[in-house]
Amino acid sequence: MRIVKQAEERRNEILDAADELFAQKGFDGTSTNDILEKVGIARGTLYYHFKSKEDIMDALIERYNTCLLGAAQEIASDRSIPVKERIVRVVMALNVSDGGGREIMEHIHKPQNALMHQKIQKVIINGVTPILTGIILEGIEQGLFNTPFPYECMEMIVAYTNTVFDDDMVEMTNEERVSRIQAFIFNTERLLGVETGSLKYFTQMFGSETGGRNA
Amino acid sequence: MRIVKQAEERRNEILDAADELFAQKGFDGTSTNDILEKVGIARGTLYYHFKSKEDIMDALIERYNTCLLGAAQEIASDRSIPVKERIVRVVMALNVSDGGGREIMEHIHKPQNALMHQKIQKVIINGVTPILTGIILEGIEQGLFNTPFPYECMEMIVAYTNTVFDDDMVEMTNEERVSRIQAFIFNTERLLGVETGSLKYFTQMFGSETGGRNA
DNA sequence: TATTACCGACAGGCAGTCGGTCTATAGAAG
DNA sequence: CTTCTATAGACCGACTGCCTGTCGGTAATA
Repeated sequence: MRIVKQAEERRNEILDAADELFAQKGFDGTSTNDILEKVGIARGTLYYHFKSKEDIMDALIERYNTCLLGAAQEIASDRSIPVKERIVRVVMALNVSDGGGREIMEHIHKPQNALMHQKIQKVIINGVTPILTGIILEGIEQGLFNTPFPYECMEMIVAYTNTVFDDDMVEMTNEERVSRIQAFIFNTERLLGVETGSLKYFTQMFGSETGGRNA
Repeated sequence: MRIVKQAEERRNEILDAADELFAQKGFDGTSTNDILEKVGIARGTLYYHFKSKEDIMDALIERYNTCLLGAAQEIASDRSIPVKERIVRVVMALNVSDGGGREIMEHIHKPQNALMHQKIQKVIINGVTPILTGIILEGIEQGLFNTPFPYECMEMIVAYTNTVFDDDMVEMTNEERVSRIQAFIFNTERLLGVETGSLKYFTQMFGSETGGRNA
């Protein structure tokens, strides 16, 4: 049977299917045949809309990225929220994985997803750092923080958080995790040039229950 | 023609070939046929010595890892070298890519090597951090440094350095790189609880010419 | 003679290509 | 306002070539 649709609609159908399959079986573990079957189209159709399997991945990341960073940016721009509170909210927004981004983030750490993971990592580091730096700059103006290198400082924090709390790079027991969070807050206080204990507030960014991700 | 060798010798021949090929064309870009051809053996022989292509990669990382961390550990244990000097030497040793590890590290950042890269990253973070922490602890005893969380502190430094200076995660002009190094040293000073400027000495860790890697 | 190292044909699966087909639609003709 | 027609955009599926891993059998070594 032959069903003709608007290109955009088909594209999204394919992305939705790929999203789900990559989440279940990883990028390497998903064949284009799997996607074909799930969407109910022929090989040629897939390659009419995307130039390669990797192209699908890139489009998926793009979609995810736009949605997530957009939400974060919106919160970051809301000057009515106090600086510290706003930082927490931005980070929390980044941890939420529903919306347009779907469920990839839940499964991104499987070895089969190494390339996708790397690409998302890059997007996060280069996308989140400037957003957070913007808020930090306000905090500096207000005399809350004190650092001559706000961008690099935030880059360090984002890169570290992503690597250690997000990935399976470091295997931790629950206790180790707790102590690492404590240490992280302490180190962040030093980096931002504030008194010890004044950022304890940030602890809530690390969701207590899930033991999940962060950005 | 049929040439029989000791298993160990063959294994190493295969690893040597794979090392070179992965470096040239990446893991995904190298087929087992490429390796077969280069070593001059048949398919069956390869799979007699290794259970899969990924198994070859793991063995390669293992070999690299052992060699590199061994050298670093040796330097780190030499208490005759002053603490600060020793840190620099350990880091420099990690940057050298010859020896048993060969030339993989030169090419690890290609997208085709995402999985290998991720595995090496993990090894570095979990291998280098304790070595450096050992030296830092000495430094704390000597009153040189001051931090209640030496391990987590070093973990942050290692993770950041690896991500930003090592990878292609962050694209930088030369000037940006220089300013990032300055900022990094400043931030490290704060993390280690020392006076601003007292670690300027560390600048040399970032080889001036190559613009290369770090750990 | 037994074990260890080796061989190469083969199976199964994969990504991407290509010539060809269908269909929606715009615009001309009636 | 309807009917016809040309065209571009969407779609199809057989096919190619490559790739990894297997397996039954073979040669060398001790």
